[in-house]
Amino acid sequence: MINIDARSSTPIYEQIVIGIKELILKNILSPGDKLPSVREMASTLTTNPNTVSKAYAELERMRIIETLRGKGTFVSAAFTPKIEDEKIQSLQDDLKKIILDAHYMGIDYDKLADLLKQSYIELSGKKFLRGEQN
Amino acid sequence: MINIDARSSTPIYEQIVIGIKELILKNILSPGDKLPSVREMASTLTTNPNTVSKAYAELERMRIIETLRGKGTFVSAAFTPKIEDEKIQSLQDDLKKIILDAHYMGIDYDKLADLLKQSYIELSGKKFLRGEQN
Amino acid sequence: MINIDARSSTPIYEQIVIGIKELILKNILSPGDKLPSVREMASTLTTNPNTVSKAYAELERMRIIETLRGKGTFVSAAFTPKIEDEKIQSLQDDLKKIILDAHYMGIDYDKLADLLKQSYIELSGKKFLRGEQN
Amino acid sequence: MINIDARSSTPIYEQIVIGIKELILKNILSPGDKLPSVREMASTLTTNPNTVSKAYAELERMRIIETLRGKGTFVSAAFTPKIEDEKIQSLQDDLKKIILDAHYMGIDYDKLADLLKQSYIELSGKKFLRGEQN
DNA sequence: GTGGTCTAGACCACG
DNA sequence: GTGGTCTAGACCACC
Repeated sequence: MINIDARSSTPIYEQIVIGIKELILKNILSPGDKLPSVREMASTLTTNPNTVSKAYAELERMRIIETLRGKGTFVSAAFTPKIEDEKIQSLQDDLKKIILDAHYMGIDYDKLADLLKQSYIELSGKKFLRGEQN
Repeated sequence: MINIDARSSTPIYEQIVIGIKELILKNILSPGDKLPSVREMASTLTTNPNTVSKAYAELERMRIIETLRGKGTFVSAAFTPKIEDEKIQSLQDDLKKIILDAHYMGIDYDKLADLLKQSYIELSGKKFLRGEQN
Repeated sequence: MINIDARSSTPIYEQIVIGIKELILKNILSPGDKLPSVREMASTLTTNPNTVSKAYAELERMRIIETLRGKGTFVSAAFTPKIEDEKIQSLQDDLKKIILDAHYMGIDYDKLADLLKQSYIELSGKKFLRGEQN
Repeated sequence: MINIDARSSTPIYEQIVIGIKELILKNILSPGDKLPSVREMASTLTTNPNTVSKAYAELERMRIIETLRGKGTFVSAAFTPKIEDEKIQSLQDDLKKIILDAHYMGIDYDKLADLLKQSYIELSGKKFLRGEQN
């Protein structure tokens, strides 16, 4: 279910974090669902249990998943995010970087905005585009 | 001119790369303009010359700047980017990550698209918005 | 009567121990009173009997409750605690940790002392505040 | 400087976290001061570098320390804590547990309040007792 | 069975 | 020299 690229520069544990966030956003994992055990996921990803553990720990810190002692790890009930200005700042920095990268690949605003929409659709279907006629 | 945050998790040399790309996109640096020497920039940024060197090397690898033996480093003439599928893939991965982060910050598609447009305007004025009525 | 939070990081058996201590301090359970059987309590708390068993064992080790063969488990007669230096040391360590946590939450001494008093009142009414005019 | 009890049930990495918080509160470590490197501290504590790393990572998450790439780890400038209700709740739970423990050691409110004050003085001198005559 | 902690030892990017 | 990541393998508390 989760794709790991061992050659990527983004750490494996972070790829797992991203992968799980993605599965949740795609509704493949729903609140209350049990995640594979650390060992299980480690063996399916052919990675080290510690690495999976680190990913789970980070997701738990973000309140995205929660562990029930001795029972396993589960997707949390939908939570209400609190918007922190400082995080938004880092989001804008990321956006800026993407714009710069795109520019030097010959991708202009219209095309990038399109890529953004495409990614959204790919991630969560068209359901998010409430304000538009598609 | 370039803002370095020593506490940031993005490497300093990359912050320099981003900073220079940004200056070029903003037309503060134009093709043919001379960049400060490695030592000069290192001292104005109070950073290690090796770090600046690495940034320049990366920019040169991208053909964004070029060094003329004994004369210095200059912004390259406007170049025709070739779109490489593999790079586009990484761009989409970055977009995906941003979408996920935004989602868990309570930021939906409309708002994120808005932030993207804002970042564009901040970087290069409205000149890029050719196709729209603003 | 006892509140169990499966998501908490404190073990369930310990939450039970705390809960029973609390009931006793609040005089809801008095010396001589019979506790529910292990199975009974396990089913009301929807937890594992082994877990309740462990809690009872710990409470018995502390002489707070006692089991009478074939009759059940009972709250012990008021006991005369012996102050053990080593336990006081661990109490002070706990206090130290609380002070540090509080400090990094922006809570100063006065406020923390106040919270302590509040917790006391909540646990046992004002009866303990003999030396003060409240 | 930091005392590690390998036999304690609180994890080593957490003892390190507590120890460093304590050193800061005692003004033995001040904002801007450099912490020993991970390897250094690991060797002085005769523990594993990973364990120290975990402690540092947690302290960084709390904004108490920060790492400068390639330079080391430093105590952050004094930060403004934001009070979160949920954290206060957990603080009160901790207080409740302490009260119960103390009660079964024969320690009443007055004595516990006294221990609290003592711990404060030990940690930060009397400077915090602004509102009292000592 | 579950996750959490720890060790020993290795490699890498960064400055 | 700095911290960050990863592996392999072990032990433990909890349910």
